[in-house]
Amino acid sequence: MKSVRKPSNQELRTRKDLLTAASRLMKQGRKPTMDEVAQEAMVSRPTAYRYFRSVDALLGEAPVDAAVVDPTQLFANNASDDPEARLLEAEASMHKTVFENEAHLRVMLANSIGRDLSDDSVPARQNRRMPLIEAALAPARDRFTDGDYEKLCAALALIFGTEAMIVFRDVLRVDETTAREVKSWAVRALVRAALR
Amino acid sequence: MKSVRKPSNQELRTRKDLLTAASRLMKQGRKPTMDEVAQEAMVSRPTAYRYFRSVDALLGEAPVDAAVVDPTQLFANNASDDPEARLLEAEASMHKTVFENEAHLRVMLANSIGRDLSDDSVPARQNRRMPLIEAALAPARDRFTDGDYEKLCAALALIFGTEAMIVFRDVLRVDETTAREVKSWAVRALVRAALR
DNA sequence: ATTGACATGAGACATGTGTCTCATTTTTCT
DNA sequence: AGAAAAATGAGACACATGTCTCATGTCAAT
Repeated sequence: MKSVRKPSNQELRTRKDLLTAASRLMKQGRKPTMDEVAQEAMVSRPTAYRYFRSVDALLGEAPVDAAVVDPTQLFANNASDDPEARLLEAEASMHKTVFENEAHLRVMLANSIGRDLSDDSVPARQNRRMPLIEAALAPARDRFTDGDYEKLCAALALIFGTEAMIVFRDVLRVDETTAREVKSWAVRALVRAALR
Repeated sequence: MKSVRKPSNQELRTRKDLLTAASRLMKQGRKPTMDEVAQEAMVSRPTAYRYFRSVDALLGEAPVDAAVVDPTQLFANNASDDPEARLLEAEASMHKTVFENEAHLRVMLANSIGRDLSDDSVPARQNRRMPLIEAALAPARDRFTDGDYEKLCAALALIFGTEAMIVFRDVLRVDETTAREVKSWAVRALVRAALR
């Protein structure tokens, strides 16, 4: 049993400074050096390595500024219970933040994909899209069978995230408006299929 | 106008040796060093850099062994004109090669995503999935409006490729069988929606 | 066979990563 | 305030990337 020491205020501050410094530098769309992040955070390089075991780990935890909207907040003033309408709204919000933070998200995604499978130096990827999808579907949850609900959620996850943006940009090479249209169309098609 | 010299046989051989050496090493799921690739190809490191401007460029061009099936070959003995049946077959084939070459494809995808937008050191990503999708839809092409056809193709591209595998594995953390079921379900839903 | 063109190899260099040691500061506790 | 504990900084290290220079090999044509 490993005893977990409570981090001191100083440690928490240093850690936070490193993360925000990394965020600031990543907004330029370039993968910053550990030295650059350390300098930006006014900290020495060894100290940076004391808090994060690699640049990738640090960059992987650096927060995206325009974080995904809080689901409860997004649907607070939207009285509709229609899953289609709610999903389209969620998708619009997600689409906006993904395309606005393309450079930052590219760096993070590249780091999380490229790791060796047995490499725990980069923290497990967190899933911001499922809470959003589930919140959008919540009012109509009982209109789906369990099986359909699971499949719908998973299929929507393919469409909502950064990976879809990569496909549109790098593989399909279409503009953002087209991407938006395709995603809306697909969301509608999927939710209708799940509703029978 | 830059004059283009025809590469000598020796040059073609060296280039090919480097690529196949990279492929061999990448099958281990590890991103090999330029030194390792050079040694495996029995070539010095500077020579490797004479043919590829970076490890990423070399790795990005290294062929995936089980390349995507040739569309014409896949549908040769399948007399069905039903777009749904053909798409499901294409998806099955794509799914197999993607999941069998997961490690290799992860390296390639990470390299192509992470590059700076103005960086041409990594060759532009090639699109192997659209020919497959279009071949699957070809017999029924006139059953779709132009708009629906475009949207269907783009939406299917989100489901067919390596990126979807990443979502299933890293974000959803589901097994391959589940991934397969979700993809089949989504393909059916989308093609039916496009058919009205 | 000899020459000239060209592919290659040996090795050095500048930079980034990640780790280490040791000295110095800063915090914390008494 | 003074001592113990802990965080930090300075600087070195081994290794990978990517770029040089220069010497050597190899091929083709006369």
